[in-house]
Amino acid sequence: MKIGELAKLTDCSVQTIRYYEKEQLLKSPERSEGNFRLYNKSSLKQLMFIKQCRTLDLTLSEIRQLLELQSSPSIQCNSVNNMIDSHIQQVEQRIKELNSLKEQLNYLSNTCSNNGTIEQCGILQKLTSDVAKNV
Amino acid sequence: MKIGELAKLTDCSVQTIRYYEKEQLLKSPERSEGNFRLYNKSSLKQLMFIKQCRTLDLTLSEIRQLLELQSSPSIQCNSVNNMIDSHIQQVEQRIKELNSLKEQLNYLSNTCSNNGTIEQCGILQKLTSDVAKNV
DNA sequence: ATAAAGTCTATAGTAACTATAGAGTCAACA
DNA sequence: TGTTGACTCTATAGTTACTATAGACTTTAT
Repeated sequence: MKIGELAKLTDCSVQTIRYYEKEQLLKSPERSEGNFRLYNKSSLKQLMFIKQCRTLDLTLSEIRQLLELQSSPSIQCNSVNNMIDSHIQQVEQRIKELNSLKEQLNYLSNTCSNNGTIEQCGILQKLTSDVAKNV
Repeated sequence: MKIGELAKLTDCSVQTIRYYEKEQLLKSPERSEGNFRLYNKSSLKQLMFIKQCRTLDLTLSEIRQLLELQSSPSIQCNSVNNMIDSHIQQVEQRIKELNSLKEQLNYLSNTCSNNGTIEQCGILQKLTSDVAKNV
């Protein structure tokens, strides 16, 4: 199949597929006489694996590592587990940050009556006074 | 004060300060005879305001808007409130996504006994079978 | 035969910085 | 006075994971 069909099947853009090839996540496929990329079912599986990993927010570099590990089936798998575990920690950390962010933003939002002028706006006042506090 | 001192006081890097100037978040300060930037207390306040907004994950473009609004004290402040509220929604959305991500990652992590080979690794098997399922 | 749709490569843009090179400035010390 | 070292200057490139564009070529359909 040509790149457009692969793109449709995987819900990836054509450019993204070419980008993954350039980044060595997908190996360069054969070409047609007219120099078009020709993919097979194995490319499709590989690309879907990559997409699956991306939905878990794994970086391209991590995915590259996973792909390399997959091709050495008899070595220890600790590194796979470590990668996932450290990812979980990062996600948890980010959730904490965002929760605290949300609280602050809600607090800010409540200080604005929403029908006054900029001068009276509690949000800007709060942002400014926080600055003063820190100085 | 020179840029290095401002950087220390605000815990910003020197490059970041110059970057904010280029992006019109800080106005270009006066220069010394030797062409060094010279800042005053007002620059310091402005930069701390920016930092405060950045800790709330406001984008530079949003901060630029806030700064512009601040210089028109008598107009309505709805836009400030709307910006913050839409930000809150984005944050909430992202928290939801990350929580679902965390669940999936935990599930994956539990499928790995951590003392086998790549071939036996539950994580990779799971990632691969999810792919198959989607095909 | 021609038009439309798809594909090709190469390049630039995105956000918010960070890092580097190469040159100039300034204060202190010998 | 000369020189060292710390600081600053501009301009440019790199980061991540794409997205968008230009200009040329190939294929398909009418």
